[in-house]
Amino acid sequence: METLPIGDFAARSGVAPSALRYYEREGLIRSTRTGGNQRRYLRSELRRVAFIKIAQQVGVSLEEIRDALAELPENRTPTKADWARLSAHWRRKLEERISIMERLRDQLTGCIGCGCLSLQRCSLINPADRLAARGSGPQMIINPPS
Amino acid sequence: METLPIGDFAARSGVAPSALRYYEREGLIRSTRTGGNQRRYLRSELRRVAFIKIAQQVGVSLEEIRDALAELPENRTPTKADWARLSAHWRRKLEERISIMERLRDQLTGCIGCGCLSLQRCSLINPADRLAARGSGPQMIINPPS
DNA sequence: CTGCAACTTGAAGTTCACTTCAACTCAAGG
DNA sequence: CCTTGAGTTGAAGTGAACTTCAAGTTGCAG
Repeated sequence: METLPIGDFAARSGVAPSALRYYEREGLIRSTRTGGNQRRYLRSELRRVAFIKIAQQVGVSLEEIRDALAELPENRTPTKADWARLSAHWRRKLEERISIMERLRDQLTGCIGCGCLSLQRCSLINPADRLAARGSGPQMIINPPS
Repeated sequence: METLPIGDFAARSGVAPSALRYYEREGLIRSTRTGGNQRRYLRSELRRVAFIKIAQQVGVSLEEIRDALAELPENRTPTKADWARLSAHWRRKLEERISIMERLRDQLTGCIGCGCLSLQRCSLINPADRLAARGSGPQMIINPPS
């Protein structure tokens, strides 16, 4: 089957070789090796990288992305249906994020009106459903409630 | 004027004392000191922290937040009007993010239909307007086009 | 006035998502 | 065959946004 060396794969996916090696170490993508131990990527891996990039834009951590990708079949190249199932799942996540941000927007509008921006009164800061950041380290936008 | 020690301020703002000290070092908030060098916060600083938390949820870096906060008056406690101006500005940013995510959602829906998720063809991955991640380090959601 | 929780500092540690580096090996065109 | 660009590894570095630690100081209740 036709495969790509890491440089070509990086060019086609728009992800640096170093990042691809990192993804592989972290179990997000796979590659086969030549006799001389060089990576060769199946074209179908491009879809994985595409998925990773989309999920990242939605603010999902690599760990979560890995877990999601783990649902794809291991023994065969994923079909359109496999991808469609995964995509549908993430579209729902994306919609959740959108509605959270819309709520944020509406409430910010309200706060502009009243000029409050008060931690005590304003639902923007302490909404019933916690969208506050949890844990340490750099925060992804609207940390997904686990 | 009535002020709060760091512990109380942390409790009221929902931000850890260590984070508050960090924000101060980074020039995002201010405090006065007691004779014994302990921090005392004005209640009006709570609004700053509220603003910081909201902006972070929208995916803005502390550096950008600091720049935004720098527009508030230094010599007096910000008025409602000061805050309203700032909030209106950030509401626009928030709306931008929302529309980007909506576009993402619509295109992902399309991709589910066609099952492509192809890097080459799919506008999700390489949209004309770069919303791809730039630079290194952990990526904020939908890195704001500078 | 004492005791103890709450505070102070600077320095070092943490996590994520990578990148960079050094030293080395492989693959392919001339 | 030889050169050269592309690839390999592990280890260390980066930047954001904090947290943790150690060693010492302050403020207030009793």
